[in-house]
Amino acid sequence: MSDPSPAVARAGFPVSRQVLADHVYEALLEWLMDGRLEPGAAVSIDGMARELDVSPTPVREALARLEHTGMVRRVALKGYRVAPVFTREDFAELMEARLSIEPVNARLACSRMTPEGLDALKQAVEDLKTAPRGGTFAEYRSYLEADERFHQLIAAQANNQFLLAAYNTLGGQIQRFRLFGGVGITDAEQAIAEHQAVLDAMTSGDPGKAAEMMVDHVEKVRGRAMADAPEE
Amino acid sequence: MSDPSPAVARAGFPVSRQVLADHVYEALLEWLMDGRLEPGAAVSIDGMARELDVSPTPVREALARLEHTGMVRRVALKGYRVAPVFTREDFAELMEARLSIEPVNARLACSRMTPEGLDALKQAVEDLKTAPRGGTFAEYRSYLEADERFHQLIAAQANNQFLLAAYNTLGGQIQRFRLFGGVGITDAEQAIAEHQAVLDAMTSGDPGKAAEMMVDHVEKVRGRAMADAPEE
DNA sequence: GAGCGCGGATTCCTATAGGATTTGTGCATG
DNA sequence: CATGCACAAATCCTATAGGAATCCGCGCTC
Repeated sequence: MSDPSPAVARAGFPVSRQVLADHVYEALLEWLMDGRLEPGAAVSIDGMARELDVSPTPVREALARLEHTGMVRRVALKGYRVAPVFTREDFAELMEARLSIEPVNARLACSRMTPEGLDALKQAVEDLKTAPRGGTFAEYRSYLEADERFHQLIAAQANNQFLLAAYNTLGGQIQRFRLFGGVGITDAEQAIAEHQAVLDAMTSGDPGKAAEMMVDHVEKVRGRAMADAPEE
Repeated sequence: MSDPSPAVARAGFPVSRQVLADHVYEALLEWLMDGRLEPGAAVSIDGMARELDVSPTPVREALARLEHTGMVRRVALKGYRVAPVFTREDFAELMEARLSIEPVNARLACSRMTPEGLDALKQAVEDLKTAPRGGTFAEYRSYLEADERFHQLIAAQANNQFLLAAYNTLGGQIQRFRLFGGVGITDAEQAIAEHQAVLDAMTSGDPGKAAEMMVDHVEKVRGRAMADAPEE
């Protein structure tokens, strides 16, 4: 225990209501999303416990939750591993799933959009445009974050807990692919334009158009990624 | 430890490769699906450990996995509870999500169907027709099981790991609703006919028709449930 | 009678210990 | 050289202990 204030924020305000397992979960998730843990790497329970200076118990609990997201995989008595790199087929399946869910989200989000939601979407697209796109991860990290946020916001605005949960499961995988898909950010201009097209449809309140633009976007993402990384 | 052979099947064959947490997970899932744990009921970690005669550690791990399925909910420092009863709005959202995902699954499953898969589907519909539909849960349990199996098989035949995962998350909720939706099995004849229609489209190899019939089925399920339980 | 404070019991949470299993290494053998 | 085996280290898995938080019933006060 190095942290002297486990659950108490300033002035005795227990606003946190978080236990160690929650912190471990978030730390691991961040490491996975950041690429600090590479695909296929072993995630030792005891090792992580030492690393984070906690006991193995909360680490075990956090990993059990993570397993269900597909970010890590478990083999009984052998431990956890970061999910392996996407194959070409995995990627195709992921895009197929996105094409099934995201246009529906876009359609619903458009018809149920709140002014605050629309503002947040505009902000996300704005962040995409202004984000640095350098070669190192630290540079284009904010770009990836804004990309993910755009799609996440649409899923949230669809106002359906089950569709949101379904998207979130995909979202983690999408983010993972963005990191380890091999290519950096080579299609920013086109991707931004496609995001803008979705946003425009949302702004004009045309659900059908929003769905159509989302289909267009995902299909083009698929096309570009398939062209960029043709090797198996 | 009452079980003398934890992971060793006959003749020293460790085929099981299951640890205690896996068994606890399955036991809890079965209890949830069976309705033995009612919505809103507290699921005490220590209590479950006593009940199953294991230590709290594997129970904690199993519950952490279950939380992500939406079957139980956790509040830090307060414990787990079975997810509350579906409200009318929850149900509407669930059906909206099904309408987004299941027709896609049906379409893909139809175009990728294997002979074995088709046989399994036929068996499921056959089981639906012959299952007893008495008033007690023990009686119509096999009916619910066959219903769930039919949809699950289609999701599996769609041959897309992400869509399957998305459906499985829904599937648990659907099953939970079937149990606690208030009404018993009052629509068996119509539901069976709708399932048969989907199966027929699959057999004839018409993906568009399969998707259409699935839309029809889910919409009618929604209609009947909304009519049966109009009270909020 | 209603509201409030205060133990006691219950439960959650984390750490630790030790048994069981897997993994890696070195050495002997064919 | 390849193969198999023994042994050691690392890791997973489960049980247990004890601190911390929550819940519950009781008595007190207003």
